[in-house]
Amino acid sequence: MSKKIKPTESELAILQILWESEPATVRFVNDELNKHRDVGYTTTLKIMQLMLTKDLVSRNKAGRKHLYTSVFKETETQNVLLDKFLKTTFKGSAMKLVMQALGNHQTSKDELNQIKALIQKIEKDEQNN
Amino acid sequence: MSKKIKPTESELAILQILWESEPATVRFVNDELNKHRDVGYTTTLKIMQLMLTKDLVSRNKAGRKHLYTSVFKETETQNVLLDKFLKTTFKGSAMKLVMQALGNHQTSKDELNQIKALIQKIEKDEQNN
DNA sequence: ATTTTATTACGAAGTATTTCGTAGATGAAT
DNA sequence: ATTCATCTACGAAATACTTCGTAATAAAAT
Repeated sequence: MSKKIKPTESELAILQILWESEPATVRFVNDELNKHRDVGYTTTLKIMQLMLTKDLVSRNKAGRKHLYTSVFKETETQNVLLDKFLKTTFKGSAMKLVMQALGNHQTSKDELNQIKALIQKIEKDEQNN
Repeated sequence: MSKKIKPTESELAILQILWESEPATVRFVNDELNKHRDVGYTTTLKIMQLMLTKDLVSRNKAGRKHLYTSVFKETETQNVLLDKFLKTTFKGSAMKLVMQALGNHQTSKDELNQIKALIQKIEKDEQNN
């Protein structure tokens, strides 16, 4: 099952880059990482090689280079991690998390409308059960 | 600043127990942990001692025992961790996280109403800016 | 063809986390 | 007072994660 998705912080940072522009080379990923923090090329290489053994990514040879691709897609991974985060940090209460997320982070009028629409949809679905 | 809050998984599990019933002894915390998974007493002791050096908890002697108390309270810690989680997993988009949390986890009618109330409050506050 | 450059593979060290055993101390029970 | 049970302190091992250096390899440039 996909329950084994459990990337470390560094691995998640790499996955974020892959989701944006996969397939990608180690060079590209490392350059992206270095826009935010200093990281040696072989460090990134090593982590990506470990991610391969953990089946977090796959790769294909392209000349002397390797092109890496994420195995689990962004939304699926987010859902698994959200689930775990909810359990460990918010005792499983999605509402408490939502309340704090909405309360502490600025959300635009448009986004609030999207959320309201989703709530209405959930309420409508409730009725039909 | 409190930005240094960064408990590991085991530490967070211990904090959850403390927030429920602090101050608490190592014995109590370990018993609680063992309701969910096997953990040796000295393991829990050691982790709590390390948490002391990291200033995640404080303690007071009570006879031969120690009574532990969390340094950072639950909501404060949740906020810091939520912030980090938002950045690393949802690229900082509170809305995406809220949408997925609402969509994938069952939320009661009452809870949905609370969220709607919060949204209305946010919208009202927006007007006055 | 030779040199230069870029890439992968691999080993190893440093740090953090989790685990537990043992020793010593302190209080409780007899 | 002696024994017994419980608690703390501490060391050490096992695992995981991050980091980087070096060597081997393969492509590109000259």
